[in-house]
Amino acid sequence: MTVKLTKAEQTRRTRQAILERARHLFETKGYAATGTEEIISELGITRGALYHQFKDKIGVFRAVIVEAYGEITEYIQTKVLPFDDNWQQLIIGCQAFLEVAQQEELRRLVFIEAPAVLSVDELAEIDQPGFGLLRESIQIAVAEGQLNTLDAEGFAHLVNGSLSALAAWVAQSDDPERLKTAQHLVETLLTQHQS
Amino acid sequence: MTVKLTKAEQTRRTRQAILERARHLFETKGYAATGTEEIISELGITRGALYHQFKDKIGVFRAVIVEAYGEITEYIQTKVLPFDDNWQQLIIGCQAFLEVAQQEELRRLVFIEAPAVLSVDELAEIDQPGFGLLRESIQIAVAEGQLNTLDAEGFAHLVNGSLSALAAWVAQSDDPERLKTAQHLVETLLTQHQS
DNA sequence: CACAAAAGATACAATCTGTACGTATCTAAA
DNA sequence: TTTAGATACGTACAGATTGTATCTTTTGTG
Repeated sequence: MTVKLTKAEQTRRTRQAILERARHLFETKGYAATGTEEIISELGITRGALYHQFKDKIGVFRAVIVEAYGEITEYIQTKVLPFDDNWQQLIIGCQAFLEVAQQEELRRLVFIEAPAVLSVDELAEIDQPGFGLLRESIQIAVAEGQLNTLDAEGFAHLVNGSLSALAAWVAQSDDPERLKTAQHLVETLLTQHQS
Repeated sequence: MTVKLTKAEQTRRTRQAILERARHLFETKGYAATGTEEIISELGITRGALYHQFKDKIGVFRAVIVEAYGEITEYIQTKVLPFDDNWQQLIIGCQAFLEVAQQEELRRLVFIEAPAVLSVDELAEIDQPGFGLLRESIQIAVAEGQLNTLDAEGFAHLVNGSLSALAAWVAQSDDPERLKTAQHLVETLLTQHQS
């Protein structure tokens, strides 16, 4: 006999289970190679349930991506929180990004799959909290006269791009020193633009 | 009556036609949304011909990507050639990259589709000539004592990431000044690391 | 208790990819 | 020149996969 569950609770559990399994598959096999059947098998439900909870396969993916981006932003936030100087926060935040981005599952989701599956606008919206953090910090640094750049917005993109590339570079090696090297490189990048 | 063609010539024409049409579709609709049927329709051949010339759909895509990467590298090469000073070549080369990357079709292929469809290793191999150019130039600059960095290889990745992000940033706006701003930002990035 | 609404199951239509096999044309050797 | 083989391509089909329409069951509520 099935245990009696409130509707809301039932929905919560189903979605949770789908997202967990889907995330693992998207991380390891990618979006295209993951079938909806594969997602729900072993969950004790059918594809019908999946399509009841999500509009389509992309809907599942979107939810997974929102979750992943959230984790990254959250990690950086906690690392940055102890510091009250914006300039320090900026450096620490960038270095923290390089740390989280060492999880290859996260990298694949965020840098490979998401851009291919979701539209640019949609992705920008999801990334807003994360990139927003970086941009604001840079703008403050410019306003405080700490950072010297022709264009704060553009520089934010430059730094963001550097971080993505460095994260991939660090990951493609098994040298444990690379992370520190990369972190040093970003710090240098920032301090070299210091007023 | 069909004109008599040599086998080699026939193959050349068929592959050429497929690649042209496929590239246009991959550029505008993306790899996943493009069907093999769609590629060959209007070409006067069937999918059988496509599967005879290419192992599979990915095979077609790979050929398109190799072509696209080649164009980018070639453009940069011609822009850089007139200069004989490595440091100048480095700066000019980076700025030239930002110019070619303004073609949104190229950007989609190279930054969005390719990473999602091809494996990391495969992509690295295709990108070798392009990224190799950048890396070598940076290594020379370090050797010449022009560039100051903790790790030449890592710095090359940092610059490469900056370029990708800036290219996307420039493109997402219709302000014609952004390209110049971005080019200025990379130049600053480099000169700030000058010894 | 009855009825509306939500969760989920089932069956099916519509695609799309890759492959097996058949056919015609070109090439090369005897 | 004849002929065997290779090559280019067409055709038909199997297999997989997504999304939807429809039905069933369970929960919430007046």
